[in-house]
Amino acid sequence: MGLTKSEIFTDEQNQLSTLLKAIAHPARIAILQRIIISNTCICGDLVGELGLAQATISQHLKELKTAGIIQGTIEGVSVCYCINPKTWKLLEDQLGAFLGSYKGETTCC
Amino acid sequence: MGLTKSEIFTDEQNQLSTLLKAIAHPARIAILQRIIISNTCICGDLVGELGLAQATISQHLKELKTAGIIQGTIEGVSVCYCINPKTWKLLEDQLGAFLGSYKGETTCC
DNA sequence: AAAACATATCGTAATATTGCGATACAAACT
DNA sequence: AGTTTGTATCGCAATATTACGATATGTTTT
Repeated sequence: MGLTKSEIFTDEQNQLSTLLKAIAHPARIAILQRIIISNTCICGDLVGELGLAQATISQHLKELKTAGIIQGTIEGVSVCYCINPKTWKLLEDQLGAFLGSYKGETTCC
Repeated sequence: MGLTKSEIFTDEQNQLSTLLKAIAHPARIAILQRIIISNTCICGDLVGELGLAQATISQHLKELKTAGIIQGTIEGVSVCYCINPKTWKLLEDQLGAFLGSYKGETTCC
């Protein structure tokens, strides 16, 4: 056992959970915030700014890249990462629809 | 190691990632959708509707409850779960601020 | 009190995640 | 060619997650 039974869920549910999982880590949130703030695509100076080892940062970047949330291009010696606008919009839309489907009125429990 | 170094991140980053983690599973997304649709708080008929064992559903409900996303009150024999409006709003706000901080224009990579 | 029902918890197995040192790669200088 | 620099990958250890059967708990109904 120990493995998510994705067959029994809809594609939308699986896709959304995959995107959320990619973002659901403080280091990856921090990384994304850095990328957004320095709109001049930053690269591996994250290693200095966050308190994590280079291997760890690289791994987090890879996960964000695999999920399609960021994209990277080789920029000389270093690598330039930035947000993938398409996926970001997809996430905003899917999540907006999900969160917005709850209209808080009905007092129940 | 294998344990998240939450000390090096801000409270906001940790809080958001905790909430996201709670939601980042297809079963829990499905559970939340059911709860939202049947605004008459559903309980354990989830077990019939999703293809997961009772123990598994109960565990997912517990995780959502621990994260503060849902709340449950004993309703006779069964338990009535519903969204916790406060946490839901918090999630909407925090996530909106985070996702909205990226204005997709700047073409970079 | 006993039976029936709904949930929760325990224990366990399989798998995934997190973090890092060590090492491999690749591009740009000297 | 060799060195430096930035990044990726490998291998590992510690911990977390997912799923479920079995069992416990608690609340109604008989």
